[in-house]
Amino acid sequence: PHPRPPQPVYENVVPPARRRGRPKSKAPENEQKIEIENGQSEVGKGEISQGHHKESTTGPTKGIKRARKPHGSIEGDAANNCRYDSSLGLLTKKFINLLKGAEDGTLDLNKAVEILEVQKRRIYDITNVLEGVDLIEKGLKNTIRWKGFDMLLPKEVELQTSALKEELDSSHDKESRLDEEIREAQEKLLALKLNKDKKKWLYLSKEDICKIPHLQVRKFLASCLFLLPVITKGISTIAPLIAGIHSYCNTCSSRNLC
Amino acid sequence: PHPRPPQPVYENVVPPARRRGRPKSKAPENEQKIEIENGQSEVGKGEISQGHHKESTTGPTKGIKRARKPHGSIEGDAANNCRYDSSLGLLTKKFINLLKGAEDGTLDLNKAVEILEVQKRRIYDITNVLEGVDLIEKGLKNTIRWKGFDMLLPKEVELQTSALKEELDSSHDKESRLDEEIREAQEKLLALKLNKDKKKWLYLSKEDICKIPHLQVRKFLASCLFLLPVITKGISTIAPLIAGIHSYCNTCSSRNLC
DNA sequence: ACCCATTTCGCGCTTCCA
DNA sequence: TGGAAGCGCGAAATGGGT
Repeated sequence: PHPRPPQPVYENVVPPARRRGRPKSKAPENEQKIEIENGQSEVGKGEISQGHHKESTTGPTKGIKRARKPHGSIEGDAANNCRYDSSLGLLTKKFINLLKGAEDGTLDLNKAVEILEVQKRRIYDITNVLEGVDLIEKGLKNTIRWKGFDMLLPKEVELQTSALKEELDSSHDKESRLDEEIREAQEKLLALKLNKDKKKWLYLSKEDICKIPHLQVRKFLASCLFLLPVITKGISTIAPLIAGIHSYCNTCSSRNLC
Repeated sequence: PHPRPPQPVYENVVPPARRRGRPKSKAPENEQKIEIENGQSEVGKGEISQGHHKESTTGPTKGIKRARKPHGSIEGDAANNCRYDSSLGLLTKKFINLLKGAEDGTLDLNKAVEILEVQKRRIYDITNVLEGVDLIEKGLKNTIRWKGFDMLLPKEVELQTSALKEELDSSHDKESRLDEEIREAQEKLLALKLNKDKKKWLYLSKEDICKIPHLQVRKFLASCLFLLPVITKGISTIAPLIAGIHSYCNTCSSRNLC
């Protein structure tokens, strides 16, 4: 299925039994260098305009991505600039995002490959590192699971934590506000009580009563001594009333009714 | 559906004189050297003999060929190297460890290269990903700094977070307890008020008063009509008192004192 | 223009699974 | 046992100095 572009056709094979690279190793005995000079041998490969079918997971996926970043790049404005955003760092972010998207924290790597439009190989680079840091866990076949709970982006934890702290604070002062209210309510209750107690003194004295002329009335009022605190209805203070009674008593007294 | 080219049998192919991967380039001009190491390249943990010359940084470092991963491998338990530990996942762990070691969280990548005995290239794989996840931050030249605080261990964050949540909870129900207290206090206040209102009806009627024999007393009591709600002192209900007054009135009445 | 740290990219081997 | 998954590895491209 996958056309695999022009495939250059190697014309050089290196004698087996040996690897290449590796200049500095410490075991120099027996190493040979073969220098190969190449002339032009152009790489076929022109442009790979393949409209990437989703096929092959591992194989070469897209060919290109960013347009060449020709030096000048007249337009050079928007954030499309080369190299920078093209890889791992950014890819990792995208990957993480994908991962956050999928609830149950499981992600299918092939899906990721499709969505992110990258070679599977790159995904492995990411998953390997993330696994090394225990943020991820390899699931069966082609999938990984997000471990390491929420704590992912420090930013997020920070946000979450500070949100929690804020709520705590608000709860705390809501609490103290309530404390205040309670205090006030109890104060009112006390004041009410005191008020009642004060009125206790607004009564007729024994002498006052004695000034009342008729015996029965005196007796009656005496029994009314129990009626101590008096509450008025419509009249804000009882003082005038008491005064009235005193006045009455005096009248009786002056008329010798006692 | 991955075609994956028929990979000829050749066991060692070297894209000769031409870059193999990287098809894109257009400038194949210069020559390249290919050093071939032959022999067995032993598994043993090559020494990093890079005693001098900075060369090492980028260049190929170790060459480790993994030992065969023999099927059975009786002991097959402990550190059976093979491919497994040779890479990224493990390397990442080691790297993180190094990072945790260095206080001030800064690590020199070249140091890491030496210590971990790996190619710089591998370190980049790690730093790129970690940076993508915001656990790391690139410092100037060859260094990175550990960001993302302690939160690395999910355990810790979890603990901190749950502690916070617990406090929040306790605050919340402390609050609701206070709410309850307030409610009760207000209830009491209301009850007190209602109580007062009820007592409003415990008064002597106009007729009651008219039954009182003597004019002055009648006048006096009439003026006392204002004293409507009556509060008792020591006596829980005023009913008996009212009854007493009625009784008194009746007595007067029966004696024709009216 | 050259140096070099960094990063891109993908070949080909290893390992897994049906 | 064959194909797919997984990934070591390093050449080469890139871009920032200077």
